[in-house]
Amino acid sequence: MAEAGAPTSVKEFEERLLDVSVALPKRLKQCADYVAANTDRIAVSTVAEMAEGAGVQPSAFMRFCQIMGFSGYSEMQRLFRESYVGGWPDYATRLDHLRDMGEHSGPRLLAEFVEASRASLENLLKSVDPQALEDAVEVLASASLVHIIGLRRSFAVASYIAYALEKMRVPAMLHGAAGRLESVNAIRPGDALLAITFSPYSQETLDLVETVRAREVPVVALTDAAVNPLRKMGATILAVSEVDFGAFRSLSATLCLAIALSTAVGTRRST
Amino acid sequence: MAEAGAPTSVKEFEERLLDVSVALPKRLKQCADYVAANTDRIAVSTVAEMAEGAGVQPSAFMRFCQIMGFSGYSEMQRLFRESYVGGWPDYATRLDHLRDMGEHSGPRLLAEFVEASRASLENLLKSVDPQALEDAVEVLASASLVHIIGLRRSFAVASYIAYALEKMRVPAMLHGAAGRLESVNAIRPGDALLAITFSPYSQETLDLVETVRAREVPVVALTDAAVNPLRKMGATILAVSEVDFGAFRSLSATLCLAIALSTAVGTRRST
DNA sequence: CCGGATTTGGAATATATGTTCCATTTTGCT
DNA sequence: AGCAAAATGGAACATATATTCCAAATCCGG
Repeated sequence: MAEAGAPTSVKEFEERLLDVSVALPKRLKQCADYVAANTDRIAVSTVAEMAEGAGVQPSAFMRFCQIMGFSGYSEMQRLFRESYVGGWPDYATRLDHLRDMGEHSGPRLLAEFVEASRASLENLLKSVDPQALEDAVEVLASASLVHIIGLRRSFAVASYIAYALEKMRVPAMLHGAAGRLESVNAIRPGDALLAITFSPYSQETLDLVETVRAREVPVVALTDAAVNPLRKMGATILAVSEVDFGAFRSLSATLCLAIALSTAVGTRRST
Repeated sequence: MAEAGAPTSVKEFEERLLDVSVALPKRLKQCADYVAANTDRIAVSTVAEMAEGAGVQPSAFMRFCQIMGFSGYSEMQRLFRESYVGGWPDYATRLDHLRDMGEHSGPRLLAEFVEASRASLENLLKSVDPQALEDAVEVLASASLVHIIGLRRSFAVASYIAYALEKMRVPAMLHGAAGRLESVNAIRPGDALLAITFSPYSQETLDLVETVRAREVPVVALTDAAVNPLRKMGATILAVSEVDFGAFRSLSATLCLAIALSTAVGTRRST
């Protein structure tokens, strides 16, 4: 019957499936075959659906789950559901917890942030629309001057982009750096604006985007995936969903996108 | 409230989400934002899980589904389960896919930088000496004022740390921000300096460290692993080896360490 | 072809999950 | 400040789904 340990990864699951299915009675073999061909459906289907697909009774499918080493279908399904969301247990709350627990040692926090950053990076590939990225590169590369705005928590990103563009000889101007100086009038037709803002969105940034849009200047926005005002303003949206808690945001994914964008603009321009 | 037709595709769903979420009360807005950032989870999560993720009650999330035009969560979930097709490609496949795009396209570069960042993060835990990190936290937390210096490519990191410390009410001062203004005299006994610099090290930063060390002010340095002048100056070294890609350094690992450090200092101080 | 062991189908049951309702709180208005 | 309308939380309820159980069917070695 079912051996001790249940598979803990999709890979293990598939190995076990092979092992097990050499000597299986008719109905259970049907289950094994159907599962092998439709592994991914497990995450979103009910036992009844899987059973029907395999052409067996739910109870037969149930037995199949147990032979695979799980206690039942639910446990088996959990494996696939978790692997689907790329497993990012809620880091925000986990970090909050850490704070409450008095577990403040530097190394411990570092480990948590590394994990959170890794998750954010994986997520980055999902949340950024490749087409939007191409568009953004096109818009920025063909601008005669790139204006960059990012305040508060986003200032770090803005300033890094400004640095990178400068290094690549792309004409760029960082706004909001010098003592809250407004430089709206420096933005002229033929230019483009790169706005960086995350919830809670700073009003100054939103205002600038609006003003600039009214003048038909194209806007690229580096922002979060949440429904935010920028979406309504006709900007090219590059969405990053980053783990953040309280005042903090592990900017790793954002920075990564920022550099990719800058580099792409730089190379596009010089060719 | 809910208008007639429910969305029949993910695209329609997203449009509706935007329409709807302009005027939404607090809790429902939370739902909308969480859903926008985690659309793919709907297929494999229960209302309870979604509600928890959004930080609301299940009943609130239920209302959200109805506002979106569905009869309830089950109906909304069906939409995503059906469009789940063969499951989204996992991280590795996604990366490969992006890589296959044109040589210098934005998505291609993004894939490369994500890979570089991921590698850097993995190194980070190895390259940072836990003891040094603890020491650094101690030094910064017990300083009456934390001075931060980081120029050129390191300025982004410096400004982010300054922002984070400020948010946590740790007295901090960012040097070099306002028009190359020197503020050496602001550094007094009892303070500490946090210097951020990577090869090629900027002379101004090195000079400042030297000056300050002469006055017995402790220095924490966020720098690369290479043998560098700072090691000779009796600073507490936090080494980050960032994987370079082309001319640019993905700052992901550095930022990650920066945040962990800031958070640790902030919490240490407040206890 | 017989008898024991194995496998199967389907109904009965237990559990998890979705959904609704209403008392309480918050918001917005005059 | 006082009121009405809207929003919210949480418990009660309904439904869907997983799981178990056992009698009937099937298989297999003599």
